Amino acid sequence: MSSTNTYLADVLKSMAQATRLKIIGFLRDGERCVCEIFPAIDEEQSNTSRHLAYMQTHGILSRRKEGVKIYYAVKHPEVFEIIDRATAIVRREVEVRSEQINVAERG
Amino acid sequence: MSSTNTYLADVLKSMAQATRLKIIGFLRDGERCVCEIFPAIDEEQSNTSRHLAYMQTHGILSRRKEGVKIYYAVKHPEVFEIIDRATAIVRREVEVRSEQINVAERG
DNA sequence: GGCATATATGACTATACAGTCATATATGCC
DNA sequence: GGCATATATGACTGTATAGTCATATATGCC
Repeated sequence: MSSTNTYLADVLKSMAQATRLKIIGFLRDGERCVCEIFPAIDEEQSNTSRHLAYMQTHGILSRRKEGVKIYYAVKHPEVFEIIDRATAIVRREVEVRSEQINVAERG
Repeated sequence: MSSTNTYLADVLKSMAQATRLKIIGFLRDGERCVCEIFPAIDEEQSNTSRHLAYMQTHGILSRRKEGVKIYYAVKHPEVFEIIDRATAIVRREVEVRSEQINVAERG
């Protein structure tokens, strides 16, 4: 189904961005509030807030209010599994490409 | 590392798009040429070609020339694993949301 | 060479998104 | 109420991307 692909694309898009990957990486250790997240990833508060809202809207983060603070957490373990597998792909690709460069340098 | 996140984002972006997901889905059965792919997914030849080039450049598809035909294939099994896990997330989210709608309807 | 088929690409439009700055809103505390 | 802290959002700019149409390029065959 095409509509399924749209949702699927949305979920993947929620991870397919460098700043969001930084956030997700920081959330590996569990729930954190915005005030902890944005200094940790070295991004503007407003930008961080937008990305958090984006990921929450697309269903990969949970959001919990406690007083003034808002705590976000990664909602599905699959998120980390996906990133780990994508990391494996990147590693393999980097390997192959550096080998190609070596071959090219040797002539 | 931030540069790692950029590559990681690129790999994930290569899957995070409805048309590309259709292509990848069709390539589950193995290598296919462009002339088989674009009618199967019901997209323009030019658009399909662009997406194939995009995915190949970003390292998730392989490309093989045989006469006039160009055969593409998914290069890493992790691509399918990633999509399966993202699908699991979507299913769970759809479930939760439809439950919320039911609760809301009951008042 | 000339033609048919397969694939890629230039040029364009429309849209989405990231990031920034300034500001609004919400909560807790005095 | 007034103030400080935490978070969200409006408005904007710049950039990337999807899709389309027309056309270029490559290959095989006659």
